[in-house]
This record gives sequence, structure tokens and C-alpha cells, in this order.
Amino acid sequence: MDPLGFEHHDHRHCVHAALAAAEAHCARHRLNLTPVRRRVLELLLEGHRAMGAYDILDHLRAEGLGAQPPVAYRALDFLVSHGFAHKIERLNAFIACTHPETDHTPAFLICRGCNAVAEAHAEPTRGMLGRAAAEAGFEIEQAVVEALGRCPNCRKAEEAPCA
Amino acid sequence: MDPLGFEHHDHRHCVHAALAAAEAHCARHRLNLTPVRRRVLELLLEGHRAMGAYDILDHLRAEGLGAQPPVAYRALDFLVSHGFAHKIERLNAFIACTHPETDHTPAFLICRGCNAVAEAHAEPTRGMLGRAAAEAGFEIEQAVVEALGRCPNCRKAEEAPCA
DNA sequence: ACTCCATATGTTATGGTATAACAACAGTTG
DNA sequence: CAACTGTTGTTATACCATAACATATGGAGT
Ligand SMILES: [Zn+2]
Ligand SMILES: [Zn+2]
Ligand SMILES: [Zn+2]
Ligand SMILES: [Zn+2]
Repeated sequence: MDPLGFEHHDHRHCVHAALAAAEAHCARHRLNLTPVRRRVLELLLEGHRAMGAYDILDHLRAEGLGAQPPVAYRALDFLVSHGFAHKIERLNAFIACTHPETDHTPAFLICRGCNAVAEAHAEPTRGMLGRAAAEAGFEIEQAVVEALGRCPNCRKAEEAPCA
Repeated sequence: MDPLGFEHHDHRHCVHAALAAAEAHCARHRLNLTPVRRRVLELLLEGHRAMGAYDILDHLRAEGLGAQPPVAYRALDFLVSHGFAHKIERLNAFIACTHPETDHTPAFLICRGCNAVAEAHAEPTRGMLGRAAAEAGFEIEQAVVEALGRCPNCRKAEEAPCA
């Protein structure tokens, strides 16, 4: 498990494992992981970063898998709605989930230096937000939690002396 | 203080008071609250809800205060960057801050029934997110915290018997 | 095999959000 | 006045997302 994602890791392996897990999950749940959907998930896993729908579309187009925006958006909708990917609102972009299968509210750490994105867990119904919601009688169904800042690598680079 | 915002309140008063406070703050800090900026803040306060940049622009246009998108976006940038307004990423929309002056990370409760938005406080550096960030060596500079769900009014309406 | 139906894909067109780039202008400062 | 800074105005364009409709595919029931 690599819940944070700013470290290096065996990327080839993680792409392959995640794809296999998605296939197994879809088979178990009678979900149709079509070539386009599978390929989009693979692109997100390979990219290992937040990608815009049009970035995805460029790849699909180049591979003859679809040339128009709805093709990309529909595949992304499928992946997001079944928990294989998340949308990062702040970036208008999508990223593969780092721990699908488990029901979770993702929280993202977005580096403004290198654009890396790490996925962590949030607990929207607890903490101050949960308390405020409870007091107001508001029922939380979904939450967007996205932190912007500097990842350890970029912080190190920043601290390096200039002269 | 009405930190939650799903209740009714003296709206005329809150618009006026907030505008006066903004003027005072700008005077103190040598910020230039120009007519366009002031009017955009007023529109957000009057609307008392999340408004898209183009909604704002429509008003400005009708009033001869600017006809092109950059006029609205620049005023909104000013307001957001000085804490008079916030952007709601999930809605691609803007809303007046309900407690400016205080340095805070806003958290929003967004009702999917009536589109009302209430502003609460978040503490991004605490809780699970803060712990995850600290462990990863990630420095949080800013956070987006937005909960979607049902406000008390809409929940009540939903529970009402149909026959 | 044939029909019906549900699901997925493909395409056109459009709508909604946001910014780059440059021109014009006003206030301030030396 | 000249130089500078900050604000506004405009054109044009880029980027993000969906509506609507046509087409194809595959399974269920007959
Ligand atoms: Zn996830
Ligand atoms: Zn970084
Ligand atoms: Zn606020
Ligand atoms: Zn509501």
C-alpha cells in the first residue's frame, strides 16, 4: 500500500495489478469493462497523475478508440461512478483511484510545484465539518476534499541554495 | 453571526453591513474597491448564493459596468484573493464570504435540492487530512472542502407524505 | 431465426467556463 | 511632464462538458 504517492514505486507492477483488480471487480459485479473503459483506466494508471478529459481523448483518438469528447467523458463517468477513478474538482481532471474496492471519501494532496497528486482518506462526517453539518441539520452525501501545497520533493528543491 | 446560513435572516441588513465592512477593510489596507469590484461583491451578497461568473457578467452588462468575461473574472479574482468571496469548485461558482476579516479555510455545505450553500469552518491541518499530509511531508497551503447533500429544509420537504 | 430491448458507441453541434494578449486610461510620484 | 503602476476595455481563443440523435452490439424471450 502506498496511500500517499509522492514516493517512487514499481509503476509497471501497480498499473498491471490495478487493471487486473478492476477486471475481477467488474466480472464479479456484472460490470462491462469495455475496451474504451479499460483503456481509459489504463491511461490514468499509466499517467499516474491527474489528466484532463481531453488529454485522455487525444490518446483515444490516436489509437482509433474514439474521436469525440463524449467518448472520453462517458468512459470517465463509468470509472468515476464505479470507484475506479476520481475527479479532482480543483484541476478539472481525473485520476485513477489508488485503493478501489474499499468504500471511501478521497482527499487529495495536490502539489502546485510538480502537479503530483496523492490520494488520502477523508472522514467528512467527523471533525469540524461533520459537527457543523450535524448542527445545521445538513445530511452529507458526498464530499470534496482537496489540499493544495508543496510535496516533499518540491519543498526540498525550494530549500536548495541559489548561489 | 450566522455561520450556517440555512436559516432566514435580515438580508437587507447583512448586505449593507458586509459592504460597509469591506469598504472599511479596503480603506485600512489600501485596497482599491473600485465600482466594478464593489458592485460584484454587492451582487454576491444580494444573491446570497453561489453565482457563476457569467451570471455576474449579465448584471454588469445590464448596468453598463463591463461587457466582457475578463471584467467579471478580474473583479472576482480581487474579491477572492482578498477574502471577500470564495470560489466553490464543485459548482464553478462564487459566493460572498460570510465572515471575512478572520483568516479562515472555508468549508461549504451545498444542498443538491435547493442549491443553497452554507459556509462553515474547516481545519485542514488537523484531522486525518492533516495527519496524512504531515506524514507525507506535504505542506498544505490552501484547501477545498465542499460537502454535498441535503439541507434541513429539503430534508423536511422530502419526508412529507405524498398522499 | 427473429424480435425486442438494454447497453454502449459514434457523431454533430452547442453550451459553459476561463484566460491570453494587447490597447487605453487614470492616478501617483519624481 | 515622464515614467510607472494599476485598472479597465476589447478581441480572440482555449478549455471543459453535455444534449441530442444515429448506429451497433449482444442477450432474452418466442
Ligand atoms: Zn480512491
Ligand atoms: Zn511537487
Ligand atoms: Zn469565508
Ligand atoms: Zn435545500
